[in-house]
Amino acid sequence: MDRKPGSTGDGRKAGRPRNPGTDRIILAAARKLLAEGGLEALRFEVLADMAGVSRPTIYRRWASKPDLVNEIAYGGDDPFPARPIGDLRQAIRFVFEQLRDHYAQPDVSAAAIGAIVMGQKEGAAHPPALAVEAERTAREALRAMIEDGKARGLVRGDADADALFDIAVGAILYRGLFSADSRPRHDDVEPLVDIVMAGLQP
Amino acid sequence: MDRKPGSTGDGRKAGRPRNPGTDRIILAAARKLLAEGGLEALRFEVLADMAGVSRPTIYRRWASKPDLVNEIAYGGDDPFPARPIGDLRQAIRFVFEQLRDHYAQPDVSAAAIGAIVMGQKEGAAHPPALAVEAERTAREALRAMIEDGKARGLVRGDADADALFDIAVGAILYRGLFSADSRPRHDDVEPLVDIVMAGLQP
Amino acid sequence: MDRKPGSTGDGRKAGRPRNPGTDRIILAAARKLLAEGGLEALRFEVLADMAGVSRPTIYRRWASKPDLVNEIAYGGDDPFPARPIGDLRQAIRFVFEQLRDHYAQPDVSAAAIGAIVMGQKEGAAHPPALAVEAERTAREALRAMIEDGKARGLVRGDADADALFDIAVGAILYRGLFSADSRPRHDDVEPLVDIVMAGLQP
Amino acid sequence: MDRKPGSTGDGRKAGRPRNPGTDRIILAAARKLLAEGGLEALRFEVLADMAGVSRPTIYRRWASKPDLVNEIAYGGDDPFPARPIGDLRQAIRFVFEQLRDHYAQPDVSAAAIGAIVMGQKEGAAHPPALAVEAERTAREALRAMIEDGKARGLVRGDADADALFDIAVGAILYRGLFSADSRPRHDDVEPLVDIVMAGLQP
DNA sequence: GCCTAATCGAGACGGTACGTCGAGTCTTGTC
DNA sequence: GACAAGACTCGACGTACCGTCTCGATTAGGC
Repeated sequence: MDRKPGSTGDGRKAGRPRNPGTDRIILAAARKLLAEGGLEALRFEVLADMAGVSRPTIYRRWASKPDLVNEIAYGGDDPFPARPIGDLRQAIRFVFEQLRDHYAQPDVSAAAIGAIVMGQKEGAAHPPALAVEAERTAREALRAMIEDGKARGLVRGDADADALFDIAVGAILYRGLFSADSRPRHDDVEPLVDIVMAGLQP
Repeated sequence: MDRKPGSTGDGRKAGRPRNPGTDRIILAAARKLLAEGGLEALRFEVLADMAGVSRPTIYRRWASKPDLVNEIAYGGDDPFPARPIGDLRQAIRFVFEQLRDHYAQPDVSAAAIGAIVMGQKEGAAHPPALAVEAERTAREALRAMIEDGKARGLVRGDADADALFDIAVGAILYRGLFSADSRPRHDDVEPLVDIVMAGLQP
Repeated sequence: MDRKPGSTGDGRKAGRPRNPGTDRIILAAARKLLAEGGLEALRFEVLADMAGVSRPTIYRRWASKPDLVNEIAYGGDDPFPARPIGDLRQAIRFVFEQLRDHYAQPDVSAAAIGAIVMGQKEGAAHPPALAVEAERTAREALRAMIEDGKARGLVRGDADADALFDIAVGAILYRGLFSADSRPRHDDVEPLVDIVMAGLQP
Repeated sequence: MDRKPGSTGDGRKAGRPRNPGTDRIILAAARKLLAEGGLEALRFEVLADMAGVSRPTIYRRWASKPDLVNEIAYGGDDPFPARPIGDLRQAIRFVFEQLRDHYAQPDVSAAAIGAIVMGQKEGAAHPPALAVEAERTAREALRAMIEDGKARGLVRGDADADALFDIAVGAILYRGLFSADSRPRHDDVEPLVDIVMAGLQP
């Protein structure tokens, strides 16, 4: 449901191999379009022109627009590499900072929201499997922290790690998208950490 | 930039008046489409058929799809009527419940996210003026509560009411959209209230 | 199939009578539009504005666009009043001059050609009954002259009056329409008379 | 201002070539519609269905309805290939027969009259450049004959070849359109030749 | 050093939706 | 009843974008 198989990365043999640099050029152009005009500005014709490439060359790499958008939103290297740190507050802040660093990129937030919209059509996987997969590491890290905190008596017993995670993602994503230019970006996660930490007190 | 002027709501003018029922029928059909298939399922041709109406009749009322979607997301009666209640916790819960009640409607959340996506295109008002307007009451109610709480020493001095509000809306909206059928809906605002209340402690 | 019955000209009794001047104002506006932009420029909305009248007021008088166009092309007083004159050549010239005087009006020629085009649609009377009716007088006058000429030995026996008539109308109409501005209008029927007279020689 | 540039007829260019058969299928369907119902029956949606083609495919070949109609009226191979023949009368008959053969086709006459009507709208070329171009050969052939006849003393000095040509076209076209089914078609040009020949006598 | 097979640019193509326009009808309130 | 105003249906228009396809021309391997 994502990147099409091809010469790049496969053990292919016959035929002309794909130009590996083309992938990056297309992605860069797509990110620019998404960042500047959102999902509706991402036209494949425009994208092809920007990348100096033909439309079929794009479709050779991604089967459809949702696939490309999904890759921008959640593809590439693991966006949320786990890294447990001693202090609970620090650990939570670190998870939130990862979420913020990811979704604060305008292309990524536009792609993420676009993936949601395009994923609403009947029959599509919902929520997008890639999103679930991508967030899994961060979600589980947070869950582990909370459970550990509960075990050590540092966190109240009825704290809901999943709700907490969704609250953080929703808040970060929404602020990034909604308050585009009229209000300051939510660059500082500290208030969010404050609120959440307080909410975890036993 | 929203509803086109017309008989409905105007002082009696010349000409055949618009059929006021038509507005409601179209809106009901549009809500159904949005709730079931999201923004991409909202086709004007299908909408016209469902409403037993011709396409031009829809365009006579809303200039474009964004206008219609905006009205569904934020139009109609004030979705967040202010009603201050004694206890701070109760008051905050009440605001959050209003937000939840609004965005928990699948048509409304689909329209709200659609408004964001369609509002990203160059030249469109972003964020949609209607959204800002509609949320103003609730936002100011929350702000007043926080200020009052600060004055009475019940709330820490650096609490950011706007950040709080966006966190709440983002969390509610995101959960409603993202966890459509795979996880339970975020029907209970109590955890959110818990977290926030704790975060307000001086 | 033409003018709708109404107060004007009927023995009507009840209700407010139609404003008789309105008919002329509408017709004048329609002629102007036809003359300047042809059939496609004759929009009822524009027509109504020009005439200072509402669209239903037009439809109260003519059931449809073809009806209005037909009236302009062939309506009103008999456009080809018979008036036999002694000399055969003079008589023929007179008929042709009548045809020319009628079809040389740009509004009339546009209406006539428009009537043909709109009359081609399946199920419509073809050729338009009004055209046949209007031309009948002139056609029969020409026929009578030719027959008379034959009887007197002035015209060859196999002369076809109907073909002659169609040739004249077609030539006059086509020249008027086709050579709008690139070539001189066919204002002088003398060459046509010359040709035809010679063709009638026994 | 006519046929859009495309693979057909060009020097081999890049890209998928147009299916050359598609052009013919569309034209055949358009001719059928024109012949049966005139200009108003030529709907692009119906045309697309008949040709088993999508609407954009038609617009890829002709920019608008007038362009398509013009091509049917005057496009394709030269409809009036000059071929001078000895006898003046034979030569003139030959030109008229060419005109008759062309305009006697119901699709062509419908298209020709349609081109006139659609060409009247403000800003359009009038008369259609294609018509002028297509008829040029025949017009000049007739003109050459007349001049030659004058030089040889066979034709009166003040004969107007252009008027003659327009008379012939107008007569042929008008009879074909006007007398669609109520009177016999003007299949025999002999009477027209008779008249014209006599009119040319010195 | 050919041969094969996939890539690439270009652009046609079907499909589907968009937003607009004109014709003709209908429904108000006013005269 | 006529009339102005304008809502309404129907059907067509021309455009836009998506994803597929078909060309000719490259461009690597594998033999």
